[in-house]
Amino acid sequence: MVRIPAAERRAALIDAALRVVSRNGIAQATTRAIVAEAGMSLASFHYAFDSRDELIDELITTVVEREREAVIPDLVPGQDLRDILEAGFLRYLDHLRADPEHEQAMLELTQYALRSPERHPLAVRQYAQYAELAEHSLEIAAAHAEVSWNVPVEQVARLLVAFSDGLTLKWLVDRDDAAAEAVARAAADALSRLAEAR
Amino acid sequence: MVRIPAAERRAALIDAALRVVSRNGIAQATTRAIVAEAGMSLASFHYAFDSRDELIDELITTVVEREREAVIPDLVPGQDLRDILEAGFLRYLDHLRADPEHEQAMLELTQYALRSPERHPLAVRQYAQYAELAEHSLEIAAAHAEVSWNVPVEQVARLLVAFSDGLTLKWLVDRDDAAAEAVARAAADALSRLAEAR
DNA sequence: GTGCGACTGGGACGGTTGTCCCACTTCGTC
DNA sequence: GACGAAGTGGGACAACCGTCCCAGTCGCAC
Repeated sequence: MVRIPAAERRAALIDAALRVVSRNGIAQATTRAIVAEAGMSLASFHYAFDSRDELIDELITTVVEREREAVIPDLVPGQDLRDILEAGFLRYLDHLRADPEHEQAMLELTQYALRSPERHPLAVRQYAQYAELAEHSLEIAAAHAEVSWNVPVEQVARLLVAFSDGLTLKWLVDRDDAAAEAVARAAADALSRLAEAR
Repeated sequence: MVRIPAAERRAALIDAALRVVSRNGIAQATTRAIVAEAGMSLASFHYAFDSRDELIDELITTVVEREREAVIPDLVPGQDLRDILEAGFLRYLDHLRADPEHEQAMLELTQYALRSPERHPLAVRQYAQYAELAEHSLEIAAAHAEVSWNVPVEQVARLLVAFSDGLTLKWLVDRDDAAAEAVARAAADALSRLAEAR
């Protein structure tokens, strides 16, 4: 019998829950499945968390927090805006391909949050964070390419997020790498035309 | 006791199931909830369908089929491409606002299909249909505006679908009409720049 | 080393789920 | 009007769910 403080157990359970959701979907993320994944007994679950709902809430919060360390563009001198955006999209695609189940889990968690009024704010926060991240990246990109957006950058950011979501969904469905890359290039092309030399 | 042939019951149950999924999510679409929504007894369910899975499969197929009658652009003389695309996006937004739960249900059904290998093809078909529809609309739009795409139209179509999905997800989360409209306009702007006068 | 609070294991609870069974009623056909 | 097939109702089943309880065990402060 290994004794683990409750705080550590919470973290371990959240990690286990994310693995279960990624692998089998949120519907299969039962207390028993999570506990088995974490190698604990059922009692430990309700010692660390009041309820499954509390675990799921923390899971969403945690996972959104982690998303911060995301796809900040890495910049190569001489690239124009289209190149930078394209590189960004392609790197995101790599990230998606490397761990598709994680992105699928994120989508499922969002949908799940949307279904209950108390959890809805978690989804809102998630998207606010995405937008903020995108905005920051777009500003860096424009500065580096020495251009300026002729549409408010928040709107370009929302466009970027919307497009990334759509791309994710589409790739998860058809797993067509070539198509996804082509579309990413087209998106970079289209977005880059919303800026002009300053 | 009203006697209804099995075929009609199947249709009625599918309709009821769609209402339940829209209102409460797929997780709540239990045999009992569906049967209650349809005003039948539990036995009628398993008289019409072998299993709940069979019902869900038929539900996805049905709902994808209906999507055909979708957002074909209505054209006003003198509009340029950007105007047509913008009008299309805004009309889709109206459609989304009018019945958000339906689009949310569609997303949930897609995710659900993605989770089992046997159902995966249903999701693929769904997206193939979206792409086909978008391609058709884009060709009409370009012809009407007397321009031609300088990116293959299938790619513009995939881009359009991705934008629409992302837009849907984002609006479902924050329900921010103004933001969605602004993004729709920006998207129309960006997409229209992928074509030029022929 | 003693005591107390933190942690554990296993079993049990009531509720819900998908599915099934069987006696029954209605309908169309002859 | 008899009859078989089609359709119905209600209750039952085992499996699973989230949660709870409780007797027990460990670690740590004193």
